[in-house]
Amino acid sequence: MTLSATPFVPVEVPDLVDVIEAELTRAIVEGRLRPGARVVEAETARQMGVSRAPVREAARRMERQGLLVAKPRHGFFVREITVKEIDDLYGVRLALEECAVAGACARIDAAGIARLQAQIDLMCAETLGLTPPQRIQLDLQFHLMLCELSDNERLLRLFATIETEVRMIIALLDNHYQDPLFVAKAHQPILDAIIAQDEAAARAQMREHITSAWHHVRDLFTSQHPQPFRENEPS
Amino acid sequence: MTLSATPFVPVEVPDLVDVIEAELTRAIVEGRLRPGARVVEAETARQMGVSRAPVREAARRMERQGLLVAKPRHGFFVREITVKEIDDLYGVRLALEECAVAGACARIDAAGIARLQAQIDLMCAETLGLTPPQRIQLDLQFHLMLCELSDNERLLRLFATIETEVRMIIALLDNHYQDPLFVAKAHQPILDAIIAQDEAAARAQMREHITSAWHHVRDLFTSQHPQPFRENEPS
DNA sequence: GGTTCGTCAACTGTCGACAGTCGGCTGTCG
DNA sequence: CGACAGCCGACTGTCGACAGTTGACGAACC
Repeated sequence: MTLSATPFVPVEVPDLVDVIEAELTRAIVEGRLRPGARVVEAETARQMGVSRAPVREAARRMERQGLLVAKPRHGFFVREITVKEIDDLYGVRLALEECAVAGACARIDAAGIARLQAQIDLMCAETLGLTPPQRIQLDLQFHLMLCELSDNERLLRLFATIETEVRMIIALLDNHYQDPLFVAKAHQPILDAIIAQDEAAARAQMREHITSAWHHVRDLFTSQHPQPFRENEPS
Repeated sequence: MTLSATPFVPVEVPDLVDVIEAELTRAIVEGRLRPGARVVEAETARQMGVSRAPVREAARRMERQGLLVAKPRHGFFVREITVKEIDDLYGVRLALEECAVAGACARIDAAGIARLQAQIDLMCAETLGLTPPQRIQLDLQFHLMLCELSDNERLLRLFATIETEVRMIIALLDNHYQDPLFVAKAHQPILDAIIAQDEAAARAQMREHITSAWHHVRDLFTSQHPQPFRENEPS
């Protein structure tokens, strides 16, 4: 046996691109950069004290992720959110989460059950003292756990991008109107179905859970973001 | 009414980043760049007659897409394919394609049916004279059509990335052993279920179709790419 | 007054340069 | 002969610079 580990942690050189991307993403999901906002490379670089190159690289990644859109020769813009975007997003989210819960169902063990239950308990206990974004965070962590437990790297990656977008959308909503404790408790039936290893029930519970969130977000969004009047374009 | 269109097409300035990404992607799905291969920025830039900046930006996008992985201070590498990667990929593909076929089922019209049927007919008619990659291309086009018909932009985007990876994997397989005509005809039951607007049946057909491809690819891959011997790491 | 043209500032697309780092090679020493 | 330190080439990370384009503003002209 060798020593359990080397005494030193490898020196980690933070990659500027990663830092910039994280910062830009944070600005978006915290609502400081609203959809449609232009991201001026030079200005962003100046504010962060770096040159434009890493900013552009970070923006390129976020472009592929869908957080930014590039208009050639006009720069990057924060992706605009429409009702259809929300519908598309939640449609995909539903498919992926059903996949995740089914996978988790097949692979669940005692440790996994404990983690999930702890998360639900945490949500129930803490939820009343938290801000809505913090609650959303805990909520999404539960779903992220399911992806982890399903042991599918790609699913996890995809869900991580969806999670970011969900948080971005939430940041656009002024209030949330839902009973936080009710929302927290709503996860229990999903876990119960997983414990019972009843894949069909787990899928059904998840479907209902996501669909409910979908409708809720959709309603809030449509009421708070009336669609801009779209005049008939001359034929 | 104005004239049907302006007489001039807007001058299009091809973005170097797009060109480079397309070229790199082509190199990968055509098997010229094998998984694990290092992509040296300066060399790539030189070969394409450009500077490193746009190469890096293209690579950043492909990194987020999953085609390349970045090892900090060591450059970009073509993503390695393992059996688990294939399983993860097809697991997600299954979820997304079920979603797509369900959506298509709900929104199908005569024109859509015609397009799908034409594609199947094309596959049946042409398949014998084509190379395997060309067959795969036609096949994937059918699935891409379903995503389009489901009218979900995000689903379409996700499937496009999956399609690329499927083609990349196919490029790694020496032979394919399947009766092309049989594969082509296998799409008909899916379309029939869509025409009948029977969502459950459509999902079931799709599930069977994808699962079959999954197993086929998996078997070929495991037989042609034996896992490198992984020695027990000392505890 | 409304339209058209020219000017201009701002910003993107692209490039070459430079410093820092990593891994391999070599030569030396035990 | 093997281990180890030091050197060196290759390549990445980052930067500043320059050219080209775009949209806006304002002047000239019908």
